[in-house]
Amino acid sequence: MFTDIDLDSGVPVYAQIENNIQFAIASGILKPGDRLPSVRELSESINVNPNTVAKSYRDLEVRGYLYTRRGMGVFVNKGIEAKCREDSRRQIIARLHEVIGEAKAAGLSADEVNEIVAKSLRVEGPPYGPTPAEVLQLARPRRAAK
Amino acid sequence: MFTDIDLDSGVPVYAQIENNIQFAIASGILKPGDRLPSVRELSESINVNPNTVAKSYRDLEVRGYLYTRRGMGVFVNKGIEAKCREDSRRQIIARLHEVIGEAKAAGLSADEVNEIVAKSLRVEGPPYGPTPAEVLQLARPRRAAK
Amino acid sequence: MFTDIDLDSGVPVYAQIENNIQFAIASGILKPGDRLPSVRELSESINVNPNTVAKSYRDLEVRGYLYTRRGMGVFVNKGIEAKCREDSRRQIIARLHEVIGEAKAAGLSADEVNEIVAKSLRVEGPPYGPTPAEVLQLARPRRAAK
Amino acid sequence: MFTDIDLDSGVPVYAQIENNIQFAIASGILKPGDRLPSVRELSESINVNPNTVAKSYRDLEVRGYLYTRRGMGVFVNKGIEAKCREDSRRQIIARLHEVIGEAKAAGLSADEVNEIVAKSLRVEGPPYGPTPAEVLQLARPRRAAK
DNA sequence: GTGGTCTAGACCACC
DNA sequence: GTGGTCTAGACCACG
Repeated sequence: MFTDIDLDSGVPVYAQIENNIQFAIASGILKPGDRLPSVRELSESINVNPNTVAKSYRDLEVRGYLYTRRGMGVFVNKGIEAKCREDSRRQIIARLHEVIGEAKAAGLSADEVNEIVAKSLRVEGPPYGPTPAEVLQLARPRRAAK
Repeated sequence: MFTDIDLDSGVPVYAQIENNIQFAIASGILKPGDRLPSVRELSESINVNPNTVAKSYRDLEVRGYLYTRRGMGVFVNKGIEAKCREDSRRQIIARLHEVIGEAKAAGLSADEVNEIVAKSLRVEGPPYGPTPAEVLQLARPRRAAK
Repeated sequence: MFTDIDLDSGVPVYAQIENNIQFAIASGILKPGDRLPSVRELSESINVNPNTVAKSYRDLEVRGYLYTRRGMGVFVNKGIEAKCREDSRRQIIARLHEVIGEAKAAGLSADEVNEIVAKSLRVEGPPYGPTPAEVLQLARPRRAAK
Repeated sequence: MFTDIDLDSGVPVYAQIENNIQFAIASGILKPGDRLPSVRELSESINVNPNTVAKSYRDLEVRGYLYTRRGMGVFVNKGIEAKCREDSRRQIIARLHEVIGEAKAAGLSADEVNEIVAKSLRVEGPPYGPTPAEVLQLARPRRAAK
């Protein structure tokens, strides 16, 4: 995972990391009890400051996905898989409703919206974005220009 | 007037103002050549910092919707109506594609997506706030003295 | 407030700041809607790094006490006073139970505990710790040796 | 044996171990001259990092409870029983005063405090975990072969 | 080795 | 001016 951190995407890096982890849990790549890469480890492998990674871990701990054992590392919480999937779903459904609301406000007809949606659903093959395989290979270090 | 500026929505205030104006142009409430309310006027009427309104006007000028005549005010550009509608459409379509991409990535099936979309289309009125008509009252050009 | 930040107390500085604010809200010194001192302002007045203050503010936002308006500042949430008092109470009651549990485990008798408690309740005058007046004078700047 | 080490309690593991031993000495389960389990033995039996156990022993040695004989092991100091009980008492009394001070600062009345204390004293057994007897099984000195 | 706290200072978006 | 993000690097507690 974490092969797709984009420093220039506008999305905060810590949020991208959180999304990656959330996705990994939701799809079973990270299982309850699994230990996450250490802050330093991950920060080096994705070329990001340790504080940034730590912030992601802390956020996810607050949100109930992870827990920390001082001196031992950060772990995936038990019984969180379903909640995690639910959260993803809810977030996306909310955004969908929002965008469609805007579409209507902008004067697009239901037919137009349906057509766009249908087209969007047809495009792109893999049902899950990056394949689990890709996701799994832990952070090929990429040492961009310093 | 501009009753739908929400300071706590997370959406930047200047962007909300821009959207209102863009929509007003697209739907003919603001016509080419119309003068917009002055920065001070608008900022007072919607209780927003003048700098914020000024930024919105500047942005829209850069994007080709408005032009400024020093000492006279800010006006709606000619021949911009169609472009304006097009821009709205394109933006929204892009966002739709994006969200649906994410939905697929999160594991939602095409059927689920279609169902959500259908439900959202069925709902009456915009999901967050006043009707477009209300929204645009403010945008009505005013040739008030000064 | 914030006259009593102790850098060497072992209690994290950000937690001390949070406690101060929580106390100020609970006791009505900070009222719903009030704006807090800006991060930079407060960080200078108590000689602490802005990041530390920012962390306190963010924590309290997550906990529901504060909300942020970008570019405007950080404010006390509405309808939080009671919750705030409740939280304080609950925390302290929990700690009391804990300590008394330990006292019993260490072999202190109920009588002994009661005596200690009675003594502790008798000591010290002001019912509220620092007087509201003290608390209010916003952070006399103290520039300790650098 | 040492069934009450809770890795997730927030209380440092080394402190939990120290408390267990201190309590064992105070209550006569460990007598002056008794040999403690070796670091490795204890660390295995309670599933804790040997460094952590070693730190506990070191701390208790500094505090005068234990002494080390190179090659022989770690032993309970003579004439330490009373001191040990005293220390426990003093620590707990200090904490009680502290918490009650906070309770007053938070606005709890003396009556409320007394009520909470009474309730807490009424409860059977320690509030968090096994009975003292259980706790100390492990602490039973073992003269196992080296 | 692990994470947690704090500092210093840069850059950005927003108002 | 406001807060938010990120970096760099120090020091500490814990295992």
